[in-house]
Amino acid sequence: MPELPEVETIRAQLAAVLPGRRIARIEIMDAKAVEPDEPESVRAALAGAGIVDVGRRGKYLLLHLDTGSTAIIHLRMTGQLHWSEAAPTGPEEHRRALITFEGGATLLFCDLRRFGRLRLEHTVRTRSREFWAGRLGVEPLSPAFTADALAAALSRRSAPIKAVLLDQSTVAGIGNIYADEALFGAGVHPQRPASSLGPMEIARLHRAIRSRLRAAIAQGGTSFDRYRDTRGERGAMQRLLKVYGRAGEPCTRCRGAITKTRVAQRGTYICLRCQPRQGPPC
DNA sequence: ATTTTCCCCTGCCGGC
DNA sequence: TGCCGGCAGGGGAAAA
Repeated sequence: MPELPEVETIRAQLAAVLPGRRIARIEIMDAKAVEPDEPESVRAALAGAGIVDVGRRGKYLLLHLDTGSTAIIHLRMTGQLHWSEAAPTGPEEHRRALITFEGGATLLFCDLRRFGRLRLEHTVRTRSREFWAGRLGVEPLSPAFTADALAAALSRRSAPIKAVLLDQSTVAGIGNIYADEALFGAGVHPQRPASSLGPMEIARLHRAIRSRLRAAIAQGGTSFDRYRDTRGERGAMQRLLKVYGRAGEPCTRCRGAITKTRVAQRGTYICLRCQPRQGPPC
């Protein structure tokens, strides 16, 4: 499930090959993949457009075009982008859209679950802060994401801390895997009300979010399930995960058993000894 | 305003 | 063996 580190891995790979290329045409095999726009208008808008640069905001991948428009891609759970200097090399199944560049290179969008979306924003505003305001919160790896900023965001929320971390309007880019990993790293139980965390816990959580996301980017993301990069390669972060997907295994820190539960309607992995439900005594 | 629930979609897996 | 319910989960809409 592509979260920030996986989308960032894809962004970096595409940023190395796409700028300066010009789109020849796009073939849309699944009309749902380009909602809410009509496939015909998407085809017309993309044909002939040049790629200026490749950006990312939260889990959104941004292809900035020289027409002023931006192609916004969200892979959701099972979306994949396969790059090839020639004809597509990705899987034959679940193909949703195919972008062909002048010269013959291709970018293939595959998506088993059909939740992923490609849409066009016909303005340059996607580069601006205002466009995302209210929908996406701070970038966790940006200088703006400080412990104080996290504390301010958590102070007015009574929902479980894990639900708040998954809320993209608070911090952008954290999904189920890295929420569990960050909370374990901080020693915080996911069910704790966000506003109940103390300054020390918030500081640990802030540090854990950044370090886990950075480690995951360095590993090329987590391929726990279907995630693949633009070359079809798996990430390596899954072997470094401390709790996610490890129910029944011993905790690396205390040797106690990792348990699986349900928080905010999501499968949730915790070490009850390292992440006490009650929090610190004071 | 905030929080929770439901829904979308397909493949996989355990139970009977 | 085969059917079936449940689960997986990002995000947006709807409901509470």
